[in-house]
Amino acid sequence: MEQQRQTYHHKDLRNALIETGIQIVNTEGVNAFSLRKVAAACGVSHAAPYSHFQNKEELLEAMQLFITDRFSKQLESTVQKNNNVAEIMKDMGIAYVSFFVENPAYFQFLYSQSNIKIDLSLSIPDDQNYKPYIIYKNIVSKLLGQTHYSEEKQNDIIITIWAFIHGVTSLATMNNVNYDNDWREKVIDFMDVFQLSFLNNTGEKI
Amino acid sequence: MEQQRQTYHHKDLRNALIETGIQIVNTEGVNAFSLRKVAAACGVSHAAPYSHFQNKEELLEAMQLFITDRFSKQLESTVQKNNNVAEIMKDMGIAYVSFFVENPAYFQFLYSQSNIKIDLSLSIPDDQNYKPYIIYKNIVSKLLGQTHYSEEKQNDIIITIWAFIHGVTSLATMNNVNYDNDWREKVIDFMDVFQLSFLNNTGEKI
DNA sequence: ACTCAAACTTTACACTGTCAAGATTAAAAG
DNA sequence: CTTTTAATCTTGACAGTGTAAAGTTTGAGT
Repeated sequence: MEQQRQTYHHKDLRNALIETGIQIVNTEGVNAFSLRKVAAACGVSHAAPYSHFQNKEELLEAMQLFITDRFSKQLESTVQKNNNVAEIMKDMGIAYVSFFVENPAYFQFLYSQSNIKIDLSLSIPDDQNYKPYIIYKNIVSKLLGQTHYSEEKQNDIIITIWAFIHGVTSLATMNNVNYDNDWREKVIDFMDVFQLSFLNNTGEKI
Repeated sequence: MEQQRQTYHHKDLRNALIETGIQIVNTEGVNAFSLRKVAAACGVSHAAPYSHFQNKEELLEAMQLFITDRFSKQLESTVQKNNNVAEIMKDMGIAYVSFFVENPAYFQFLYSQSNIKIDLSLSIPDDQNYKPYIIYKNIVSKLLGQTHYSEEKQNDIIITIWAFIHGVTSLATMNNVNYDNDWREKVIDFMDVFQLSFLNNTGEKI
C-alpha cells in the first residue's frame, strides 16, 4: 500500500493526497481516514500534507470537491445520451442514486460532515451554487417551463422531487436498512407520478 | 462543567455517561464527543467508562438508543392528541421534522454513523424493528387500511412517504442548506397530496 | 553559480481509544 | 459482625491522531 519515491519532491503530492484520500474513504470508510495514513500511503512524511493544506479539514474539502466534480460529470453525461427531456430527468434520477450506491461511503462523506453549500432559494447565481443540484434543477426546469406554474411554484416542485431523491439515496446507502427492491425503481415511479400530475398544467399561473 | 463526587462509586455512571454524552453531541457536535471528555464531565477517570461499556462504540449505541426512545415517545404523543387518523399522520410528520430541527446533531448521529437497523420489508416482527418507523408505519397503515390496495402496494406507499420525510429532515438539519420556507410545511403539503390521490381507492386490489 | 522560496522531514506536544494492573468499596457469605 | 468477593473506579502505559516549530533538501530564477 505504501509508496516509495526516489526524488525528494513528490511533484504531485496535492493531487495524490486527494485521490489516495478518496480511495481510503471509499474502501475503509470515512472514519478510517487520517492525515498520517494518507501521507504514508503517498510515501511521504506525516507532516508533508501541511505544505498543501492548512489542516485536515482543508484536505477533506478538496476531496469533497473532487467527488462532487465526478458526480456532476456523471449527471451531465445523462443529458447527452438522450434528447427527450422527460427521459433525461428519469435517467438523471437513476444516475443520482447509482453514483452513491456504487460508492456508499461518498454519501455520508459529502452530505453529513461537509462544508458544501446548497442554496435552494432563487437568490443565488447558479455558478456559486452546488453544481449537481443545478444540473438536476435545470432539467426539471426545462420540463416545468412548458407549464404555466409560477416561478415559485416551479421551484417548490423542484425542491420536493430533490428532497425525495435525496431521502431515497440516503436510505439506499445506509448499511443497516433492509429493502427488498431496487431504490432506483422507486425514484422512477415517483417521477412518473410527478410527470403525470404536474406536467399538464396549461392554465393560469398559480 | 466537570463534576466532582465524594463517594468512590458514582452509583449511576452508566446513565450519566449516556446523558452527558448526548449533551456533548447536542451542543458541540458529533465530532467533539470523546470518551475521555465525557468521563471528565462525569467527574470520573478516563478509563471508568470501560466498567460499563466494552468500547466507545457501545456507549454511542446506548446514546443512540436513548435518543431513539425519546424520539419514539415524541411521535407517539401525537397519536394521543388527536383522534382523526389523517390529522395524526400530519402531526406526526411535523413531530418528525421538529424533533431533529430542534436537535440538529441528532440526525447525523442517529442515521449516518449508526448501528440502528431499519427493516422496510414485511418480513420482520415489529418489536424487533426500528420503533419510530413502526409508529409512523402503523398510522399510515390505518389510513391505507380503508382503501383496497394490496399489502405490498400499501407498504410501497408507506416507504415512499417515509423516504420523503427522511430526505426533508436530512436537508433541514444540514448546516449549509439554505431554504427560505419552513420544511414542516413541505411535509404537510406532501401529505395533503398523498391523502388526496391515494385515499379514495375503493375498487379492486392492485 | 548563487539565492531563495517552496516542498518535505524531524521533533515535539496534547489529545485520543484501549488495555493491564492496582485500589476502593458495596454487598454477599460466613 | 467479620470476611470474602466481585463490581466499580483509578493509575499508568502505549499506539495512533492533528498540528505547530524548526530544520533539510532541492528545483527554479537571477
